Amino acid sequence: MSGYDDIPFFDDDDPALRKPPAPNHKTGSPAEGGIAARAMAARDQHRVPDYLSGLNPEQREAVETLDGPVLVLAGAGTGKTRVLTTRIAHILATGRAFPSQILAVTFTNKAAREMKERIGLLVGGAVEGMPWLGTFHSIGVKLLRRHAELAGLRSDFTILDTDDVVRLIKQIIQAEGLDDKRWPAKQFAGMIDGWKNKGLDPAQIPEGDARAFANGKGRELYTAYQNRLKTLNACDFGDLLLHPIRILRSHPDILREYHQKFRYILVDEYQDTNTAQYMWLRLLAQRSPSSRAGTADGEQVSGSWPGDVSPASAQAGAGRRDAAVSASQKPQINICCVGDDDQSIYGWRGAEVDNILRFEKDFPGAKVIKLERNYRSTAHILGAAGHLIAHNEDRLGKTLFTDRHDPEDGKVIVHAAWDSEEEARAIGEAIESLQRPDRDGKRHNLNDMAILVRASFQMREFEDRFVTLGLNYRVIGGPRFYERLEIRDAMAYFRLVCQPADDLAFERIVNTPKRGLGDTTIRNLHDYARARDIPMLAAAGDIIETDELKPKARKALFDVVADFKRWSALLENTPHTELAEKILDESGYTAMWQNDKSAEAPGRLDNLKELIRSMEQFESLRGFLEHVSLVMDAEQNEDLDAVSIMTLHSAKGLEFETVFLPGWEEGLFPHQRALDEGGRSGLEEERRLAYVGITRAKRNCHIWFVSNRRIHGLWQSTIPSRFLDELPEAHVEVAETEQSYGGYGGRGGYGQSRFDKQEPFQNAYSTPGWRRAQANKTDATRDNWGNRSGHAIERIGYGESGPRARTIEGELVAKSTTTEPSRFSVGDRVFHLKFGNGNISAIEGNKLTIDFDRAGQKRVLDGFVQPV
DNA sequence: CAGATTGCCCTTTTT
DNA sequence: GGGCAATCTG
Repeated sequence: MSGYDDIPFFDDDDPALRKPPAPNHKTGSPAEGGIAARAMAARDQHRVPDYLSGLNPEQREAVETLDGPVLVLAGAGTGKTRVLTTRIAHILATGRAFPSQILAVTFTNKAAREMKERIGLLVGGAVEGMPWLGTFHSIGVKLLRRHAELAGLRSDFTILDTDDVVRLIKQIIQAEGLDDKRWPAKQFAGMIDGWKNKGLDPAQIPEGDARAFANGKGRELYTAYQNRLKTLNACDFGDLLLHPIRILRSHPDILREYHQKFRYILVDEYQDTNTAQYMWLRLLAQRSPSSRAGTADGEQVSGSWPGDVSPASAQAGAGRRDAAVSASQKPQINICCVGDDDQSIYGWRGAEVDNILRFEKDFPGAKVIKLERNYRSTAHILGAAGHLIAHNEDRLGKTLFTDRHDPEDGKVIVHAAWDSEEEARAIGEAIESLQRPDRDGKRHNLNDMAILVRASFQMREFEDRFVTLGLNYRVIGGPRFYERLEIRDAMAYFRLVCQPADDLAFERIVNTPKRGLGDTTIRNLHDYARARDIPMLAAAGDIIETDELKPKARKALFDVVADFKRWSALLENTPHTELAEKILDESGYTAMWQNDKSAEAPGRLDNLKELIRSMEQFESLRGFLEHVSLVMDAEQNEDLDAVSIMTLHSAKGLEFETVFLPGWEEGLFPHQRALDEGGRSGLEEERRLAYVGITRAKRNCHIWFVSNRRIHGLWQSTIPSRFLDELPEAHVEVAETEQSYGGYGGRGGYGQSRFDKQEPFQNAYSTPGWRRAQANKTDATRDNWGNRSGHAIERIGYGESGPRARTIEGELVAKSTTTEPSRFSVGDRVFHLKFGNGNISAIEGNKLTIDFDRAGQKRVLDGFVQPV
């Protein structure tokens, strides 16, 4: 907890900042050949550290344009991180600012860590860290801890994770007397998150949103939630941004302090910022001369929020006051945002691509620098990706290029498979053969290969396959360490010791391990606490003095209260790892797992040990708790040579020699839901995802699609993704048929005519599946893309489960689909694309149970069989 | 209170 | 179909 106050604030009189301005190395040197020029060059050579020498002209411009707002549009593989870190190094090396005067924000801890490391390398470790380099959230916490009381919190507030939030909301919904089945807490948590992403207080949410939940009680519930957080002395992730925004808006003096402090602001992945983050940045970047001079005017300018979203007004104000302020104090918004609009793939969690598209308007006079020289991929890969992304309308427009033109480089290869099983098998074989040493004895490391999927359910098939092949793989982005049950339990103990008001932690562990404190006791206690408006642990302390509880429960609760009293007393003067172990032992938590004879118990004990071990590097229990709530990634075993399997989303920022992109089928990729809910912009985001996927590849990129995929347990026939048609012929080739097509149709030839004229995949489509898809194009029930399978997904999801229908229309749809007489009857003989011929043995709505001659009994949708 | 059963969801994920 | 969580039942 300590450490926040000892960061000094430097003012403009800092001697270090009065050094002569650094030479300005603009692109292009002074008149070539002249003596002066050569002398300058020599001097520069002498003065300019190595770190600038390896940069290309655009990168160098991005590094050296230190004054005024800068937007660096950095395409995939163009050296974005390098620019960012070199820019910081440059600021430091030229003495323009101290490390503590640079605010550098990233989205992930990983990115922040990487940046710190690389700056350390550049500056030679001379820099004592950068206190204000971190994620939006970690910097938010830092600000909030300093000024917590202004947000109605104590500085030791707890940060709740999503799970806690959902449990809390559930309690609130129940407390309001609402049915928590009809109004799921999880859904409401999502809504709150959405509002917070937009920077909205309960009072500011749109009326429609407020009505949409719990019979119009949305706003009340949101308010109740915020109040509850306050009494719990807790924050959710959104608050880590919103509280600081509120504080900075309503306390101009504090805002001024930060304006004076932060000379340079750098933002990574700007395309991923949401509205709240944008507001936060704008507040901090909005330096007005008066705020530096400390006049009352400054309060006016910075206090004019929220109406003042447009920086134009700040600029106008700046201009007006310029005369009154000495020239050396000319205001400067030294903000540098780095991002790539083509890689904006987080719209669904509140990111506003518009922030980056609007940058020049937001920051008049901004310098926009495009980095388009790619150092990662082959010309074919860039060509394919570039042609694909050009189909998007909402973009600033960049075209990546490379100097690398090796005739050996292969094109992007499109493969077809019969079903997902074959897809996994074929990719497995491809990986094995790549891994085998070639004639020269060289082999392709598994670490250099990745399978990037759209949705995580696709991973399973690959895992299964690789297990049978004995091929090493690692899944990136699975459940995390901190999310495990035992870790969360242990953390709840620690939290409660540090923060006795943490009712969520209390409720989690009062009866874990079992202490005979069942539902009745807890409810009792809960009501008691609520009635007196005190924390549950305190209530427990009180209630054991009364005779409200049965003796057995009373005794158990007495022990719990005594335990926590004892542990809390040890908090200040016991080494925290020791205390943590003590807590787990004395509470009986360790014993609980030792006595558990289930298969996973030993693993859980290991995890607990690991938890204690990872605590060692922290100063205190509190420090550790904060780390876990914000920095939640578990490290992977880097030593193992293994193929990576991950989603396209988690692949952003990574690169691999060889990339496999399976599942390019309509409905899956682009995902049907993105299409349904996001319309054109949803489609564009999917396309950017495809772009991200392709540009991960350095040398080889293999795209796959299948004709049949099992979705929600039902086999569905699928058609190739439209994105395949958007790839340029010049950079893509279609793989020769490697497989026989499951005994059906025989040829399955995806020949060279793939990109001929209007009808791509012509040969492939001479199958019944294709013919049916064609027929569906005239079907009134098809979706916009003639995608019957997508339509079917929707029916399974909503139509059939009548009770889930929430709207009148929904109910009508549900009724009409379930009561509609099937066009089949029991006993009919039908043909199915994958399973062949069979007889219908049962019909439920549009789901048929069919006894297939060869494949046995299966349940399939009626859309996928034809009468024979 | 534990084991059995039913119900529900099923895109992407950070902090 | 399958995984998980809430709910039921002995």
